Amino acid sequence: MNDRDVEVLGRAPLFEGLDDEGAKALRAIVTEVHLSRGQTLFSEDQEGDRLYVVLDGKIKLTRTAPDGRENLLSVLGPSEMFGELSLFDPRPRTASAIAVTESRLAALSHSDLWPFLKDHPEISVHLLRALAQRLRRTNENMADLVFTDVPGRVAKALLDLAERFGQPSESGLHVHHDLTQEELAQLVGASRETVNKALADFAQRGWLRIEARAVQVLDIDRLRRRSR
Amino acid sequence: MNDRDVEVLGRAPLFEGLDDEGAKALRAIVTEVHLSRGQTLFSEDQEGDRLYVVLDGKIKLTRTAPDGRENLLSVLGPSEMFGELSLFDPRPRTASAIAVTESRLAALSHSDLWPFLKDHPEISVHLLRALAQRLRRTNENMADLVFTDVPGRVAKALLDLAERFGQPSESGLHVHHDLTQEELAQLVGASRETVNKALADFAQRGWLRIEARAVQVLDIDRLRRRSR
DNA sequence: CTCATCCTGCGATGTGCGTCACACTGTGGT
DNA sequence: ACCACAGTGTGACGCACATCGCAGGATGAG
Repeated sequence: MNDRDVEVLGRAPLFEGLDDEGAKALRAIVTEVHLSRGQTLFSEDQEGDRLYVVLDGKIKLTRTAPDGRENLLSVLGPSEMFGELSLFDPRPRTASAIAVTESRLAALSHSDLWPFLKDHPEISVHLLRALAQRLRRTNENMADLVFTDVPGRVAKALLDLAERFGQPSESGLHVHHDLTQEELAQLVGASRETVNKALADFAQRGWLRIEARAVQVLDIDRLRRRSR
Repeated sequence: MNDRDVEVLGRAPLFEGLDDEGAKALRAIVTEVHLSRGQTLFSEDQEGDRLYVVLDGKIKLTRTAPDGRENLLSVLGPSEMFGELSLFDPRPRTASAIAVTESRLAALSHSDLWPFLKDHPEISVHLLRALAQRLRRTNENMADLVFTDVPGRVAKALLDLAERFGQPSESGLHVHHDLTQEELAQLVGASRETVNKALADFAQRGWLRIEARAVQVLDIDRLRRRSR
């Protein structure tokens, strides 16, 4: 684990507000996992009590309906945590985790983390805050599903991806989200075709340029207004 | 606070696994709040750092869209906790809490709870579990919004209400949910009219009987099958 | 009791978006 | 360099559900 990894890990809620000594000890018990594009880390209904922090790459969390249709809960990048639900609430996983790009993760098992929580009660506080934030976000998304039309949800998803993965460049914000339009559709709860038409419409209006698994955002203000 | 209240409070995640002494001390610092039907406990965007546990009655949590349309996050009964998001993550409330029926609540402020968490780290664990469960439930509901049609969501909502508020009686399960069809519609993310038609259809099939702010569930198995 | 208000029931109409169908394009594998 | 297949772009069509409109019941305030 290099210096950059240490820094990325330090921004995860698990390490926030931990003193150097504690952080060092915690780093000592994480194990590193490597995934190639498309590889599955864990699947729905499996047992599992490990928590992961993304070091590098992108991971998608998906759920599969009984009839096979999929829905994408979120796409996670560096410093983001996942898999903790089965750790705090010992039940099978309710989502699958699949690498969207080649990725490296830091993993922590229940048995390794638990004694740590006892020694460092301040971690629990940060974890509670992280979960509270997630619940807020999820409630927000629920409201969007009910009140916002598909183009609006697409705009919102793009803005979210832009905020987290966007890189400023000449001629706009370059958002290499690494998602197919199919995946984007699963993320906003719509069909691939409708998402494609929404994107084409945005592009035609000059708000963005469509690239392979990426977009160039040209007019972020219009996009933002469309999302509300 | 009477014996029944003590028992109701004991089933809340906050008190779970707490020894008698700790529970007694925690009960000593809660304050009781009384609400009449329709009364607002707190509103969206307000500051607030209090957590509540329902002792008696029902509370609905609602969000209002900019254009005035509402959506109902959940309906909470005895032993259920709410308002904790602003406590763990200090930001304005993202929902309003309104009494559906006359209700009594136990309230705990940030400043009173915090020292307690330090002395009783095991509480944090239970709180993490409670939030994890809530996230699971919320993700489930999101998937339903995407994949399940309105009648299906209505059936599911009724089953959930039945499980939590239903009372066995002659000729079926009596579910006095105390919600208007409008509120039920906001809960499942649909229009009042569509929910009305779904209910009428269920009633006509003999699966339930519609009453004022209540239903008699006659054939829970069919209802269950319709919900999937 | 009486009127106002809230709630329920239900048909008529419009529309956003899912589904289907098919052509085009880019990418990786051998 | 080729082919196969995954991903993208677009139109035609139908349906589930929102919206609108209105009428009949229930509830409760005075």
